[in-house]
Amino acid sequence: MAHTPKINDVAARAGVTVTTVSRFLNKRGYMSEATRKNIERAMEELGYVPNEIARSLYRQKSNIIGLIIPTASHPFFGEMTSSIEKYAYEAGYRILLCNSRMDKDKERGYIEMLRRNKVDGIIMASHTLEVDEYRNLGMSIVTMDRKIGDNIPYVTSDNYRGGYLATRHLLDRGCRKLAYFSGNLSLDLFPNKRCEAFLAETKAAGVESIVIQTGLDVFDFSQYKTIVNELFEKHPDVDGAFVSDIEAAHVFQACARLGKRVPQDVKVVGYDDISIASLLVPCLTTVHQPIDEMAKKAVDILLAEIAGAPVQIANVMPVSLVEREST
Amino acid sequence: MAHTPKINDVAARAGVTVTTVSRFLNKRGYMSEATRKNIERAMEELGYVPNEIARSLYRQKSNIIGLIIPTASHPFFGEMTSSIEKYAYEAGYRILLCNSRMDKDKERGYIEMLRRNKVDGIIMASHTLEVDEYRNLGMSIVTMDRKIGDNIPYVTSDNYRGGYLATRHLLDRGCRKLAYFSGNLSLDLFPNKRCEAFLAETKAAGVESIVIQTGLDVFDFSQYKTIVNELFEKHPDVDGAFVSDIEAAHVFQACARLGKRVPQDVKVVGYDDISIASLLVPCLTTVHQPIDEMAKKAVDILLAEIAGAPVQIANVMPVSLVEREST
DNA sequence: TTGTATGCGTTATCAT
DNA sequence: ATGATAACGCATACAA
Repeated sequence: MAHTPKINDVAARAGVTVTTVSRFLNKRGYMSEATRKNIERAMEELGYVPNEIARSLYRQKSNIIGLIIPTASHPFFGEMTSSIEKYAYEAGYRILLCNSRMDKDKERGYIEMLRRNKVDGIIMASHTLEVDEYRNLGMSIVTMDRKIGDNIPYVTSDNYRGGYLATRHLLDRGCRKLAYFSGNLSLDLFPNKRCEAFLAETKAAGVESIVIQTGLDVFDFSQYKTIVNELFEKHPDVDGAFVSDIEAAHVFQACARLGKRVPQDVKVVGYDDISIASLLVPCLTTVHQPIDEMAKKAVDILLAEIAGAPVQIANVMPVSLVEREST
Repeated sequence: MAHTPKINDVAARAGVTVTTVSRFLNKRGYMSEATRKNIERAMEELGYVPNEIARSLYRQKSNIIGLIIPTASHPFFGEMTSSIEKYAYEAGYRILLCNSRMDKDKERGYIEMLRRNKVDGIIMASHTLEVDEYRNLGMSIVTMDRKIGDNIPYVTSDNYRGGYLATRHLLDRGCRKLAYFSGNLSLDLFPNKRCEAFLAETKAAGVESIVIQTGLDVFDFSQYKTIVNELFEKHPDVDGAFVSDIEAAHVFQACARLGKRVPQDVKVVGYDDISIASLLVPCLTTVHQPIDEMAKKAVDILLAEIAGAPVQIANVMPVSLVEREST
């Protein structure tokens, strides 16, 4: 925090008092054209910029939003972060970024830190804590992909529908043995609904299904390799997989190693539709999640909450199946 | 900014004054065990957390670092952001995230915003402005991959060496016509040194070389598609490419469409070694850039600068060639 | 139309 | 060992 001129200096140089300068800054009330010019010139000459910390203290409002994600290194969260930042900035808010790395203590620490820093609200996209730990936070909050309370708004995609579309598609393409990778099923996240749909549809179709629980570490890609290899070792006859986009890349690799062709021998449907989905060879058929719209919705909802306006609690965004080359 | 108890409330409840509570908070001087207990209990009961905004105002120090990147949606910057945040947080600093999206005005706006918010320093990884615009910012700053002044520290990887390793490798593998994708060569970024090495080595080997300038929009992946297609249209006999990891994925796709096999017909070396490099089929041979170490270095340097300690201006991190399946 | 004085929550300097 | 008070930079009642 280098030494910078303050409102007082501007006032002195412009031959007025701080009040007038402040009114100029906040465009309140009227003032003579002459003083306006004077103030503008003084600011220019001094290179004055208002101190937002002082303003925040006075206004009891920081115009900062805390964003808690597992890690920005995961493309899904990277894309989401980028969009959230964009919409927040457009609305005059900045983003304080927190990577929980799926660590309970870190997440707790971040929440406390955000309270100390008086952020106006939190967008929570990392979920390692039990729901009751989020209660009585005394802050505006919106979650992504998880419901943590009846009054806390959440944004998610229509995971059941996505699971349905993906599974049906695989079935329609003639698959007879399907695999699904789930995250932690114990945490009651909305993405688990994909699994429900997967199970329901495979059962209805009388097709064998395999559900594999992956670990929590979304940022540890290396675990996927062993999981995928195990899958094909135990079930060499799997001919279809419904997994996240990143996992799909791993499935592609395993298939390549095992001499299985995609889509001829194994068909793969992803979920997310992050950029790399269309960058793989073959191009990945996947369930498109409207990441940018979800980000916008999360920001809109949070800002409404902050403003004390009523908000919709459930915000389930539509998904669609993007058919490409992997099926 | 919800209503929260302040130091006054704690003091009242503990039967002391704000001074004592403040001393407790900052662990300065001694106090009786009894009052210490009282204060602890009062804080506990009130759920008190100190207001960092007020602290920042008084201390003239925000403990916040501004990070300007093109976009977190690009995996390279996503990974870098994740690491930077990690090291900053460990040192007691938070990250205010700014995605410039390669927009001059946005970048300028962000710099001003960071000044207003009194961040203690800036890590600049987006470069759309001319170097003189960064002068007299009056803030601690460290750049990634670009030198903007003799006294402003920068962190980069050994791009020339990387370019050398990649080109030599391609040559050693027998390639006779090499393509290279460069970013904007006019901006004098360190990554341009890859191009220099590429040109020098191909020339020395008497091998034909093609340099293609891509646009500025690192986040607009779609442009790559047309560029790659054009390349193979004009030069069907290209048998080697040295490009960024993301571009490599596009090259793979083009090859697949054109029936060219990687690595038999076309060999590809990437640069960055982001996660997806090892997720492609075939696995990408690439120049490993130590992203995490670079992030750590950038944070360390910036904090030293903030502390007024002398810092090394040039910080060029070593690279290595990771041979995988694409060559 | 412009100025004076007070408070936002905290810390540090002086007292006691 | 603890208390009173003046900053930190700004914005707003209230005066003038």
